[in-house]
Amino acid sequence: MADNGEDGAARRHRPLRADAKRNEDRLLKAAAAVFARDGADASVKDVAREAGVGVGTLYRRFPSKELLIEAVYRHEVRLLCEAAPELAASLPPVDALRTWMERFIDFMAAKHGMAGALRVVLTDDSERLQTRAALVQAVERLLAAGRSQGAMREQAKPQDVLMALGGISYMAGAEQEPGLATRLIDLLLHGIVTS
Amino acid sequence: MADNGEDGAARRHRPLRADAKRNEDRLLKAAAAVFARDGADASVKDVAREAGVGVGTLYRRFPSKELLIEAVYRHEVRLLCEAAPELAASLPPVDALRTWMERFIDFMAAKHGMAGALRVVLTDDSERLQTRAALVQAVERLLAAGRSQGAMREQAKPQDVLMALGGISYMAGAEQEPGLATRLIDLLLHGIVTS
DNA sequence: ACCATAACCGGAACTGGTTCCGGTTTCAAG
DNA sequence: CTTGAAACCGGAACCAGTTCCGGTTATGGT
Repeated sequence: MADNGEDGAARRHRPLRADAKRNEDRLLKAAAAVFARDGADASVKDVAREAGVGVGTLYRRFPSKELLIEAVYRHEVRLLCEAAPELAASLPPVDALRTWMERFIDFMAAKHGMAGALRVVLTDDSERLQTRAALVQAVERLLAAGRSQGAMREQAKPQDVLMALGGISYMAGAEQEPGLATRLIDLLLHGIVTS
Repeated sequence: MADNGEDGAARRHRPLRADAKRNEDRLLKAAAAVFARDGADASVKDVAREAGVGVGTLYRRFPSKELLIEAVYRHEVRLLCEAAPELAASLPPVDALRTWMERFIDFMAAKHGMAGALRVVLTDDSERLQTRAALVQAVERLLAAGRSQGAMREQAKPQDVLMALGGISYMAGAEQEPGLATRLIDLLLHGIVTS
């Protein structure tokens, strides 16, 4: 939490001015607290107030609310990604992929309003967003395990699978019926495995 | 265009007052014009001004921007749905389904900001929204054709397929890369057909 | 130590969706 | 024709995200 300093909000070419760095840290801490309390649909003004800075300061550091959300949850997403190799090693490929997908969807569902942020993360390909790369890598790992056993089709690109997961999160987030996400994952999985 | 009077914005139990009906017609015409000119992300205030009414009037008739969009495009969506039986009759089931899906995605892509409206339409199950029922029926028709030849799996429910299409529209709408939608449709199709 | 300036700060202001409410109009019953 | 009230009208007000800009401050060169 509050990040290890190694990547506050993507490395810059020149280091941040001292006051700027301090405010960035405050903002991340405040955002984590406010989102945990009110959900990710809390207002950015609340976050700024909690951090004791103006909204202008928040926006200079995080150009949109989605990118702030991305920064706050970067660490958790990273953990999710790091679980992929273990799953790939301990389960049959299809089960590993399904399990990981379910965890992914559960994570998205847990934070309200996360799906919109995810779309930005998956779409905006500025190199700063290591989160995207980490996700792609995690899926690639799971797909590779399947391909190596001839269990998954070559046409299934990790980027596409991620996009599909993003779409599922978005749609499932609006529906109360809990089974939807599971059924859509089944559909997607069936589209990935070899026939 | 401007609807045939048979369903201005979902039938009510008591008919509309004369002035209300007039304003509803004006609003639909204005919305169609403004959306055609500025895309579906035009502001509702513009629509209200163009119609010569206040935003309050607009909101009494269309409780959210999404529902206004739904009303404006209801007719076009209906036409899309009506094409399903013809496709099912003239093409092999899988080709028919793919063709219809591509048309669907193209339609969604043509109107900017349509995916959000679609989510509301697919999610909100008040009976008023015949659009949802029409879409489900169209997909069901295509799936039934496939099932009858043993070409498609029983597990693929029309509602789920629609939700998946909605997710694809949403994600593809953000990405510039044009191939994405097509690849996701392939993935989905492959999840539907029997292996 | 001083200064020039680039970087930063905060909040007022703007835009867009949505709600609220005081005043008006239609309509049907008497 | 009168009249009471349900339905309707418009826009002011509200809240969200985002942008802008006049004033401030840290920092590297002298």
